[in-house]
Amino acid sequence: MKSHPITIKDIARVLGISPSTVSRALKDHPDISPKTKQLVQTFAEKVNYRPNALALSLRSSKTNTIGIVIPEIVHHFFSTVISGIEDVAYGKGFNAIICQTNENYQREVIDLQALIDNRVDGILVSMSKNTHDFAHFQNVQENGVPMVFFDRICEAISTDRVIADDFEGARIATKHLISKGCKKIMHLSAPQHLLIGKNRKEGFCSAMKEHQLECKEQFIVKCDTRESVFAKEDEILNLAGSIDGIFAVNDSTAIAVMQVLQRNGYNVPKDIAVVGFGDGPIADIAYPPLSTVEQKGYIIGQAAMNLLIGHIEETAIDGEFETKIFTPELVERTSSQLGKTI
Amino acid sequence: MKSHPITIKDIARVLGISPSTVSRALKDHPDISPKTKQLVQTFAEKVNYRPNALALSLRSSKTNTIGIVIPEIVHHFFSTVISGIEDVAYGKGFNAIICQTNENYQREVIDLQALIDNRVDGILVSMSKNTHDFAHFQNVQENGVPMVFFDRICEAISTDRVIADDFEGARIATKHLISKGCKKIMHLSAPQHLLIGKNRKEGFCSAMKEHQLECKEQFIVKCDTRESVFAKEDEILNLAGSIDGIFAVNDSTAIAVMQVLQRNGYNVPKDIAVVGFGDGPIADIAYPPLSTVEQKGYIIGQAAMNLLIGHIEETAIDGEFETKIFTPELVERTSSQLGKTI
DNA sequence: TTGAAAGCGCTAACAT
DNA sequence: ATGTTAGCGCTTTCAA
Repeated sequence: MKSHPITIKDIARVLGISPSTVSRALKDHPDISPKTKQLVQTFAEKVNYRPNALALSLRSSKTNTIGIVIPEIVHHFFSTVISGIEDVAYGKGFNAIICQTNENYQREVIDLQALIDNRVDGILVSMSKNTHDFAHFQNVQENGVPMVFFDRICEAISTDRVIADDFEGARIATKHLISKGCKKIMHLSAPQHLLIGKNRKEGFCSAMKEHQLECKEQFIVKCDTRESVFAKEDEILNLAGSIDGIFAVNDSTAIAVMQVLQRNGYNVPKDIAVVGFGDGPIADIAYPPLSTVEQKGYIIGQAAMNLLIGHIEETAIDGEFETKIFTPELVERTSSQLGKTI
Repeated sequence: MKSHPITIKDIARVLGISPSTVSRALKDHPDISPKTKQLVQTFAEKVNYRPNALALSLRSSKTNTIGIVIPEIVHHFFSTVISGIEDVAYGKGFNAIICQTNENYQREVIDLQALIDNRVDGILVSMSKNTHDFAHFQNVQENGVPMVFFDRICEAISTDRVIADDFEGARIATKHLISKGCKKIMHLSAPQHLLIGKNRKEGFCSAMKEHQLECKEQFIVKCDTRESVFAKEDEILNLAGSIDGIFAVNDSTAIAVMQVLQRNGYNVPKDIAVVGFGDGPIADIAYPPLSTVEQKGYIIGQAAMNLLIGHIEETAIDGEFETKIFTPELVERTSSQLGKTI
């Protein structure tokens, strides 16, 4: 079966005409006589001729392929973004090469170079946590390859960006707790050198202050994973008696803290109301169902791809960059109904 | 910045030597004098020369790219498989083009053709649910492109395959319930025209019969999503009084049925023990934590990619195909501890 | 030790 | 209406 694929030359030889005629006939060029067209097209169909995309790309320096560089694929938010990208890309005839960096800076560098080498038409990037040097991003730009950042953007590089509004999302979550009657709210926070950690904490404080509530450092506990909640169980329980609400930096942390509280005699949401920050389908499954703010991953993916297409097709103005911000949406479930017994 | 990338010709012109010499010097060809090599390599380095992967591919008919065709990216199992594929691929210098079919047969056909057109070195496929015609898979083979199926395999096509052993996984889950003292076990099943539905149900029955327990049709309820559990709530509750265990075809169904039972006064696992079938990180978060059998997505991805590499590099024997089967592993948590109050 | 030429598959300017 | 030629960037045989 390894018989090489049919080429235009093959067709030309068999039909006794020149390759250029075949090429033209195949694309309905007006110069070619209907008879020849018919002949060529029928034959091509019969032998199942398919143009070699590589040859086309080499000639046109257009691959109809874009690259995606992402820290992790196994992550509900990221895979949702990819899905949004894919669907828009598909509609426009683009293929997507996906590179997973595993939060590894070196791999990010290599992946980007590989994409450039493969002459992708554009690149979508969500930066790794461990990236502190940005020369490889500049390199992309110096190679004239359009690039759009999403979610984990790089502030040092001027490009299009698509992000979720973490600050506002945190404000929404916190204000929701306040509206349910919470006055002493604890925040479980992510590291402050990460933008999401910083922005969500600041959003939390902003909402508290807006309602003349205190945003005590003491009530801000650094934990952002299930494991870290269990590790800080004592610290959390020490404070639990003096709070009536918790805003957690993500859903798994929120769910873990509910479990810790429940195990220790607290009732959620009767005694303490809890709100998370959306990173997946787990909120629905939690007990009690978790109120959370949902990040719109699919839409973010679509928006990023659309911005990229703008630059690839040069409908966007070169050198002018846009930042699209999507505000998360409150999904109210049971965990935040302070005072309610379940 | 849109200055075209440096080519070998450019280097040759500047250095006043021929392109072939440059090409050879760059790859340390023994014929070239050390002096010329040094000259060329230093210069290439300086101007940041990068070979055009497209040109290389066209010449060598080797793209170092593989294609992945998958029903859905936003799915813990599939994204885990992709992650396994990616990591092996990366280690061997392959890029991965990912195509999401959204369970759409037409799109599967188009995606496969696009991969062939782009001359990928090999293809990994997990078939869409709606695929009943297999000519497009045959087409891949006729084009001489190595192909490996994973998880959703196509029995009509002879290729390498990598699958999870659903039958055995279901047996393990069921036997676990039996070992906990369950005698009247309900099965929440997926449609029987899907292999996973069929195999898991048969595994269930096999385990029951092995222990001289009845595998009553009446105790087999067709529901395999959260929503379908709620839709069949009445039917399930009608039976709930006469059962002491439930084996659900997947975790989200298992968790939903626990919630339905709990809402209606049943205690899980005291009255009824529940076991799921692993499709994600939700088992840990459920209340009570869900016992389940875990599918080894990452390993399946790695295995599939390794098989594919075998055919790409022709270390595998042409025309001889292998099927790798990975048996899921029981992860015992609280939901299956019949008789235990939580 | 280096260069010239041909070719991977395709297209387009330039003949005819 | 069709053919010839050159070239996209690279490698490799053949010749010098």
